Amino acid sequence: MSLASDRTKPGAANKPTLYKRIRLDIETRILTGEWPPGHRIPFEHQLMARYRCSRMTVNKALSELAQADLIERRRRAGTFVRRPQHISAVLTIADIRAEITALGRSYSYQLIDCRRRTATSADRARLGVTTAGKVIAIACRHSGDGVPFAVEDRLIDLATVPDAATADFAREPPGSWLLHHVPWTEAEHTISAVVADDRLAKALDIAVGAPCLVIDRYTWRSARTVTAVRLHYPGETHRLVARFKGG
Amino acid sequence: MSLASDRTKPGAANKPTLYKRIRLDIETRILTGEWPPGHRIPFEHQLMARYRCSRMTVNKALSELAQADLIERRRRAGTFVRRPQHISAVLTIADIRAEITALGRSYSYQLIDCRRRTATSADRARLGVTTAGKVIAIACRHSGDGVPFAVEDRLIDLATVPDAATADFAREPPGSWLLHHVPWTEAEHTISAVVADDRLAKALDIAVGAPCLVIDRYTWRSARTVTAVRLHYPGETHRLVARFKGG
DNA sequence: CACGATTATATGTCTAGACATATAAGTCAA
DNA sequence: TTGACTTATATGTCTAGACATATAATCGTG
Repeated sequence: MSLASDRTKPGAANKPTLYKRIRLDIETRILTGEWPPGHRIPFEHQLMARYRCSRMTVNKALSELAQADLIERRRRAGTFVRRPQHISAVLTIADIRAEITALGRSYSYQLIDCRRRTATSADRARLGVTTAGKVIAIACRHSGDGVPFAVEDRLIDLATVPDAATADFAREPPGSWLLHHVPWTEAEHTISAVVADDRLAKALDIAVGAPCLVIDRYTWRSARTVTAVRLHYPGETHRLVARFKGG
Repeated sequence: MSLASDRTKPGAANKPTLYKRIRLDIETRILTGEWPPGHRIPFEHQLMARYRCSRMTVNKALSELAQADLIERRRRAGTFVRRPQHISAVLTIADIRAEITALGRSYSYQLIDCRRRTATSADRARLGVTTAGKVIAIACRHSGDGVPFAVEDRLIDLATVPDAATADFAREPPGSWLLHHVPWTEAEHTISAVVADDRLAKALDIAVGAPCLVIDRYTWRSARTVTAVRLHYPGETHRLVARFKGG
């Protein structure tokens, strides 16, 4: 409390700007529990008085907190601390090469299979398209220090990404190529677990029956499917880490 | 292009406000690829002219896009479209009861074991604390329509959450109790895969050797550990879905 | 040419107002 | 009591300015 305004002296070493200090003050009170969920935050005109600033400055602080879902603003009623609505986390699924090099290992990549074909009914179901256009089907493997890290099965819709026809996926992994050539607007990840069958066990160099983490990713570009990819990771060694998101 | 200003007629059916339209216009151009990564966005004064509005209005639109990491703003240089930095997704890990009822199943809950004890060295390692305070160790199971959905192993640090000592975890699941009683500031989720051993197979009513998805969640409240929980899901039926996050 | 000083400029923050709009709360009649 | 109407009020958006600040670009000098 009461670290209010010293900003009237403009020459001071005012590192953080005023609206950021207001935002941090409120955020701190919420996160420490001093202002619990449902609590009504002081009105804008009260904060104006407390911090001796204009309404726009207070409003900027509150707008950012609202955008971050920490507070909820209702006309005429006021501004309220939101209750922890759902536990969500930002799961960063990095480019696999980046993931491996971040672990300090040397990255290598093997193309197992790459073929261009007219979409089979299975392909169409996987990509969520109805017409039988051309697709590229790729199987490849990513390794760190020579140890298999993940195997990838990918389908690329050539109707959405015609340039992919000319890409050299023996040289560049398809995920990396797509990341640099195709902007995407939406993605969905599904995470599940399986046990390794013969083929998977051989590709990952693990025992048959060992657990594997599976990530299915579908990527769209404004309602058009770009690619569908399934990644298999050895489940006992690999971990997906998702951090943060207070609420 | 050129859907600029009709906002000068204030009585019109101007559903979206001007700054939101500016934001959407720019966002659209970025996501469609019309303005690729690295492209310099028109200066604020150019946008002012295009939309016939004041600089603050343009600035509000650009600030929000910058907050969402879609653009990068550099003094004197201008504003630029960010390149797709990393593939991230918001993984929503709902309260398990909510998750089950959302699937249209009836939720039930069984407390398997609940004991209060002085932290063992294993407990201390798991909670990341050095002193041997009191903890509560809980094992329980969540079911949907009577079918096991997940088993939970949890440790609560009573030094951080003294109130937990008086909670009735036979009646209310600990996750739900904590969600409603303890604000948290940080969490870390780790996802991996295992195969079911005897105990797990029995608890989840699946075969020994079947794949299971494991979620470890650690929750802190400003640098103090609140709880550590491990959830096991049957891996072939359960799916974690993470959506969105364009970039 | 290299390097330090100067200048121009785009963004960052802020003000003191204004009108718009949704809505909680109060008022009044059936 | 209930429903319809009115009013007060907090937020939502916007303006036309202002000064601050970081820095790209230019200029000048050794």
